[in-house]
Amino acid sequence: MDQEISATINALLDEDSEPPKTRAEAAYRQFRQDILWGKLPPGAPLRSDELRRNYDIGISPLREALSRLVSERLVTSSGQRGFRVAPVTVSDVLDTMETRIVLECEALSRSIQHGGLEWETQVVSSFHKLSRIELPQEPGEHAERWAMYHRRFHMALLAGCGSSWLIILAKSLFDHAERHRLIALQDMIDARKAGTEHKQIMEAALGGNAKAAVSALDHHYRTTADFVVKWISGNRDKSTATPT
Amino acid sequence: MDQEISATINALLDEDSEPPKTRAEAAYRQFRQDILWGKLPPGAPLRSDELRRNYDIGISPLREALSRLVSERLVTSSGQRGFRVAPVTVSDVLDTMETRIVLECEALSRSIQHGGLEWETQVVSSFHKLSRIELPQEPGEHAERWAMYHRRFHMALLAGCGSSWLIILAKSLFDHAERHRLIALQDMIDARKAGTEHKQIMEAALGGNAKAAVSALDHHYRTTADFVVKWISGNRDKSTATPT
DNA sequence: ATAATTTATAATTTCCAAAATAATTGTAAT
DNA sequence: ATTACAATTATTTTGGAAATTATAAATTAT
Repeated sequence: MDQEISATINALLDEDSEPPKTRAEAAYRQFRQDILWGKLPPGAPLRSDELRRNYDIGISPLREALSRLVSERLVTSSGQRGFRVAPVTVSDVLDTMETRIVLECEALSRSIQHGGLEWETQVVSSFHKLSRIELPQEPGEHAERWAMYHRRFHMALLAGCGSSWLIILAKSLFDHAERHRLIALQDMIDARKAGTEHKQIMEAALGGNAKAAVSALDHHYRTTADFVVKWISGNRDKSTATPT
Repeated sequence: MDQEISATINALLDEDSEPPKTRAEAAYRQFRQDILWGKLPPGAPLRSDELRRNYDIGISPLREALSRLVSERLVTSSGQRGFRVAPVTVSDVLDTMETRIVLECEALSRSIQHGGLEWETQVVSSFHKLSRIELPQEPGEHAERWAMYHRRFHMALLAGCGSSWLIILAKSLFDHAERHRLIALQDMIDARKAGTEHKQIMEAALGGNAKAAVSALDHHYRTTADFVVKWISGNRDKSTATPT
């Protein structure tokens, strides 16, 4: 059981750490990263030739990478009119948050119920790493490392749930929410607030108090989404609304 | 609001009814269908040239279609060793069921809460259609139509929930479960076919047709072995950890 | 002047052949 | 007999050219 959880966590988090085996895989990761971090902004057209030059890659792996991202809802493809970065609307942000809470609360409850020692250890260690890295004040390498530890902590909370579907879907929604957050925020969330929230989640989780843990996780995501929504609402003209 | 739900249902269910705009899109739907209906069995290798001939299509749209299916967990792609139809394990089946229940129960609750008249109407009409079509006894066109009405009914139940994430994820999991059901059905048919095989062997043997009898016996054992191999590979999820 | 139609241009999509990698076979050595 | 290694074969992966389709510009008609 412990082995399983450890393997699950690694399969989830270290999948990107080992080098890509194909160019399509590399392109997929790069595009994904660039979309998540707003380098490719919502609604931006993804023209073959342009990308082919910028990313130094052929057309075939390029289109394969984009095709994968279509299924993940990070890219849209309409008819024969090419690919675009998926737009972000307020209802997207809210829907992502709500669905994320449904999935993660279920997963967290199950982790608490039958996570075991290895799960607890992973939660503690990933929390420790996260708490020891200071919150980034500006985008850059440090911000990316913080984001990695942040994701590891949240994924560790879920890794003991025993459901690969829950984990994979939660991971996908986490990434979407990360995109929303990074689009909205130039600076990161308030350090003290996020720090204490993480600690509260962990303590409730390890204390076996499922109700409190779920409540803390819920609150954590809601406040983040509120922040993003406010930002989008304030910059509605800039963000790309989908013209039907 | 009513318009919204109607639009949501149509976007979900009629997306496949309108003709595909590109070859990649057509291939995607075809592969999806063939995987769901067990024509491409779990674990089957998906070799470029072979598929290219069978489906009369070029390599590029072929690979794009498979790439999309990778993100949907219906196809696996390892390193430079090509694509395979995703295997099905017992824990997959259980996990799909459990996760489906989480998502669909949430969506159904929300639909009930604020679905409104249009939602109710869709539920009633889709149920009526389903109840008026008799249950299929064997694969074929009729079975496909029944499956369509079946899916429409279940999707109608969720369509009033107001969350595109919930709907899309539920749809995806519904398809996975459909695959599991049809694979089991296929096994049942194989089992029934075995009954006729015995008869064929006996008749060929008693008729003095050695060549036919030997051929029938050979075929019988081979298909039986295939069946067992499939079953074993489908049940070795918990027992064996994949050697790295 | 506006709408409709044609032409020209730009982009996407597809086919195909070359390159890169894995799997297989054959051979020699321990 | 088994392993190690080389050569061959098969398959995947990739890049770019050709074909298809959409978009923009130009032309004509009303």
